[in-house]
Parts: sequence; C-alpha cells; structure tokens
Amino acid sequence: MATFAIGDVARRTGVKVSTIRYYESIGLLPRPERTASNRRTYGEQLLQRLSFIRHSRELGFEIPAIRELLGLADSPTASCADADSIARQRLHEIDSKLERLQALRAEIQGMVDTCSRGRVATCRVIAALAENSADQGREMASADERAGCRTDRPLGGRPNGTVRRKAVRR
Amino acid sequence: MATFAIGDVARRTGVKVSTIRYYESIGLLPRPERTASNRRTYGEQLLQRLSFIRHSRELGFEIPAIRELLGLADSPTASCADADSIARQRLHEIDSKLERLQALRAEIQGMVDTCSRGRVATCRVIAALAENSADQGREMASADERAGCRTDRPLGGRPNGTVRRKAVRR
DNA sequence: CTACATTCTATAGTCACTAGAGGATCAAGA
DNA sequence: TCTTGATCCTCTAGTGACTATAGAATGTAG
Repeated sequence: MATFAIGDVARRTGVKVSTIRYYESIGLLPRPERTASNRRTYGEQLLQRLSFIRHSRELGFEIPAIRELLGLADSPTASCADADSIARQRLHEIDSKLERLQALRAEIQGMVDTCSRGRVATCRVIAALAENSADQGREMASADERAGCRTDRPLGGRPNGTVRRKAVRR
Repeated sequence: MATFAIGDVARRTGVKVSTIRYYESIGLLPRPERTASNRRTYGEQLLQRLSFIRHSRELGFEIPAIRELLGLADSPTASCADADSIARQRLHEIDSKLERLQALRAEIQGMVDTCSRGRVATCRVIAALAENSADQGREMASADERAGCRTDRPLGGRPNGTVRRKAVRR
C-alpha cells in the first residue's frame, strides 16, 4: 500500500503543505501516522478527503459545512434523519449556487459573443447576478439597468444632490 | 429618484453594514454621496453592484477577480481583446465550478435517495469531488474507492488536541 | 560525505471580513 | 420640546482560513 509524504500529497491535491497541516490542526484531517523521524505519512484515502475539501472550498462552502459532510461520510451508520436533513439543506445551497453560476456564465458568454462580433460588452454581467437578489425580491426596469450601466466614469462620485430617502422600516 | 441609507442597502442586499464600508475602503465600491450630517446615501445602481459582489463571493470568486469583472462593466469602451481574454478565462473557471457543483449535487441527491429507501448513505459524496482532481489527473479504481470509503473507524481516533469550534453562523 | 531539498514546530502575517467602543444624528412618541 | 432608541459615524481590534518565515532536524542524490 502506497504512502505519501506531505509534499507528495500537496503536489497531488494542489493543497499547500502548510494548509494540510492547518487542516490537521483544526481537526478537519485526522492526525496521520508518523515515520520514526516524526514525518507525516498519508494513505490514498487522505488524498480523496483532501481533494474533496479543496473543491468544496473552491465552490465557496465554509469549513463547518465541509466538516458536516465529511462527518456524514465518516459515519455511514449515523441517523438517517440527520443525514437526510443535512443533505437536503446542502442541496438547496448547491441549487442556488448552480443557478447563479449559470446566470453568470450566460452573461459572460454573451459578452464574449458580443465582443467577437466587434461590438463592446455591456454591463449585463452585473445585472445577471444582481437580479435574483435572494431575500428581498426586487426587480428593476430594463431601461434603468442600461441607463445605470452606461456610466462613463468608472468609480468616481456622480453629481447627485442629497435627497431624502423614503423610510422603509422592517 | 430613491436613495438609501447604508442600513437599507444592507437589508436589501444581505450584505452587512460593516462589509459595505469595508468594500468602500478597498475601493470595490465608489465613495457615496454624503448627507449634510455625513451619512452615506446610495442609489439603485449600487444595490446591483453590491448584489453582484455578494453573489460572486458566495460562488467562491476572489475579490481581485470581482474587481476585474466590475472594471469590465465600468468601462464598456475598454479594449475588446482585454475584455475577451478576461471573460474567456473566467468562463473556464465557471465551467469547472459548474462541473464540480453538479457532481456534488448528484452525489448528495443520491445520498438523500438512498436514505429515503431506508438504507444508509455511503461516502460516495467525497469521491464525487475527489475524482476530477484538477492539475494532476489521477483516477482510482472503483474497488479502491469503496475500500477506502468503507473505513469503519471514523477518523482514526479523532485528533485529541482538537480545537472545539464555537457555534458560528452567517 | 557534502549539499540541497524536505520536513518539523512555532509564530507572525495576510485577506476578507466582523464586532465593539465611543460619540453624533435621526425619527417618533410623551 | 425633550427623551429615547435606532442608526450612523470613525477607528481599532478580533476572527476564520489560510500562508510565509525562522530555525532546526532529517532525507537523498551525487
């Protein structure tokens, strides 16, 4: 059975050596076997676990969520009800991410297409993700979007008198 | 034209007040107009921009990447070649995320299904993301996966000096 | 056996927030 | 009008998740 030094693991998973040690320190990875000279040695299983962590992080999942999923995988004998509720909740999160990612993809693709036809990209990219704005469902007219987008000045403050807002209490 | 106080913006976008101020401090958001009493006032456009940032962050994009995309949207007159290469690169990243997210989704769905049939979830969840392990194309035989998964002992004797996590939520 | 790479622990730094102190302003009710 | 509580301001310090560095031990190729 093949075992790997921490550097091998880092190379194979794309996770930095120091990050692997960090994961061990917070208990996300088990303490590995050590050689006689105190060096960590890892088996195949850890490579999988670590890759899983890496991908999950890259997809924006937080460590407590990953810990929970790993916990599920660690104890297949756990209460099915627990596993089910955890899994279902995570499913919702994934679906939401998928939706938004697809919206973003479509808009960026559109930008590339527009570009390749020699015209210039508009700022629909922002609208793509901004529109399905989670909790408080708000939508704005197309005209507004375009008008808002067309700002020529990148980041500066625009001329706008101080207007009173209309109070919206919770 | 409606303007909003920072708290209104926070409520509408789901981004914390302090985070909005932080984004301003790093130049991701423009400096807003102020009232006579020095309070920030925001317009519609900022709501979109902020929602975009929020969703992007939740999808795991880093601030420099977001800054780049916002820059594209800010200056539709920028070099088409630049915009194109930035957009294409981001497209690849998105596709990779989509793929992995779908793999994870399928496996978690499978877990829920298995559960609902009264059987217990296996650890395929981890394999789902571990397999397409990016840079170094590695694959393991199905037999290996299952063998690796079937570990009866959860974590090899849970690391003892483990830091207990505080109940944290967002 | 030497030279250089890798590993070890421990500590400090970075990025992206997030919370708190201490004080000013606002909005509504008595 | 005065009070009260929510909201805002700036500034500083803390957190989560890494990431880099120092200084020492160990591994390995020539």
